[in-house]
Amino acid sequence: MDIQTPNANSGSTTGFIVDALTKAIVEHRLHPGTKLAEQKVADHFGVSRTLVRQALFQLSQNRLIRMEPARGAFVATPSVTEAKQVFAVRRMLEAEMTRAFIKGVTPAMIKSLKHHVAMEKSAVQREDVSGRTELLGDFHVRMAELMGNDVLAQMLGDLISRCSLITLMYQSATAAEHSNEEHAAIVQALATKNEALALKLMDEHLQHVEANLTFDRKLPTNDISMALS
Amino acid sequence: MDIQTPNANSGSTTGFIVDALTKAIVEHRLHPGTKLAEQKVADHFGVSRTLVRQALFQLSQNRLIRMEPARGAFVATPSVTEAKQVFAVRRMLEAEMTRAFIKGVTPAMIKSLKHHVAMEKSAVQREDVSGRTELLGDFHVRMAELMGNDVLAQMLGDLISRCSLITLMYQSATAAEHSNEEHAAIVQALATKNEALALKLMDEHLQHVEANLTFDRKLPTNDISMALS
DNA sequence: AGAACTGAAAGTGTATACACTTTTTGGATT
DNA sequence: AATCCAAAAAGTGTATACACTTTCAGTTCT
Repeated sequence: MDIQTPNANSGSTTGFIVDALTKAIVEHRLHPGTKLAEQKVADHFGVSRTLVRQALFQLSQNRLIRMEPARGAFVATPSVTEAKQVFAVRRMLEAEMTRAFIKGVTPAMIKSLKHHVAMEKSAVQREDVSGRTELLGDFHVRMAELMGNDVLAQMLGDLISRCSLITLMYQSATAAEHSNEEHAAIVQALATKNEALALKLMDEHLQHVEANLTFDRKLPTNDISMALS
Repeated sequence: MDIQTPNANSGSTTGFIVDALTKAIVEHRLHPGTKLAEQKVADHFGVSRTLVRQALFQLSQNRLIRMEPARGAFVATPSVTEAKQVFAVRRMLEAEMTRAFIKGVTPAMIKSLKHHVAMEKSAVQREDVSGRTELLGDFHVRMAELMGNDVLAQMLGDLISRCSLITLMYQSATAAEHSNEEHAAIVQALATKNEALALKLMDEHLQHVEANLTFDRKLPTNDISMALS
């Protein structure tokens, strides 16, 4: 069992910077709206602006930052309507995924999901905030992977990281525990091939996650070095 | 009514290059496997390698090209299994989209779709290969846009351009005409809010498109300037 | 005091330079 | 003739330089 790096980009230098910034944004050390000045970031990582620019471009395509021409890069501040749209797409995609999953389910797949849910539970119990948020999102990606559809898995991963700025940031401990229990219930429905139940549980689960969003606006950090520690 | 640029990237210089290369790849002037040497592309556009690199990075994230470390960028050669996965995701997403569309359908939306189908038909009739392939793909994106979900629209756009390398490249004139007729039938089902029929037609339509794929392997172009004309 | 200007400072956008890697080429060897 | 090797050519990866834009502070004017 290998520990999965955030995006498996860590091979190249640029990828390393992308991962580090992604982690900092998702873990809320860099607040929405914070400006990411190229030279400051470059100094922090000890590289030239060239590599930082590449990383920032990549992040802007992931919608984690927003780039304004001649003004620079800022940590994204996703709007409420965008968040709702992302969740609408997730509901669509995951409803169909659940149907397809049940059609081809095997005991091994169920076992793998159960194992994942157990890891989630452990992370929730030891209050590992960063770990639990990652694992809770990965549950859905794992389902796609188990179906053998990498394209679907990657697409769900993108969607999840895209709303992670919203969900993960504002997800409370009780909400996390709740999610974990819902995942367990979904796995149970999948195991018994109860399609109607699985669909209902999945839909409710996504609605709960969405309902738990709170749209507090926090102030930007201006000390990048500190945020990246 | 404004003509839509390929990806609306044309604002920046980099975006212009991305669009030009995307068009060349999708229209099959640059064959899968062709190497895109940075300096050659730069010379052709009259810019420095810096901008070309940015463009290539962006294209690699769209999966239109593949970048190998220290070896360069090559036009992507998507595998058959990847194509099947992309289509599986499209079927999932568009099935749910069709359901949602019918729930909120208005006469104006139907009118807009009918207009789109008419434009498709005209492109098919005058054998405008480049125009018809773009329009046929855009039908699905337009549905998402009409629903007011930009995230969904963009995601479908990505998926479609991702399999465009396969579908559009190998789609024959008769297949294009067929697609156009199926679109018209789908619109009709949507107009009468016949969900079951619309779902059936959409699913069959996507299966037809997928079935029409032929996996000839063409040889790479080595004259980039000529391909970009 | 507050609004409008001006010049310096900071920052982005693009080009170029240079180190290092891969590919090619032209023998030399078997 | 085919294989192997080495040096040159081509190409990628990163840093730096410089022009142009935005931002901001200090100053002047009303």
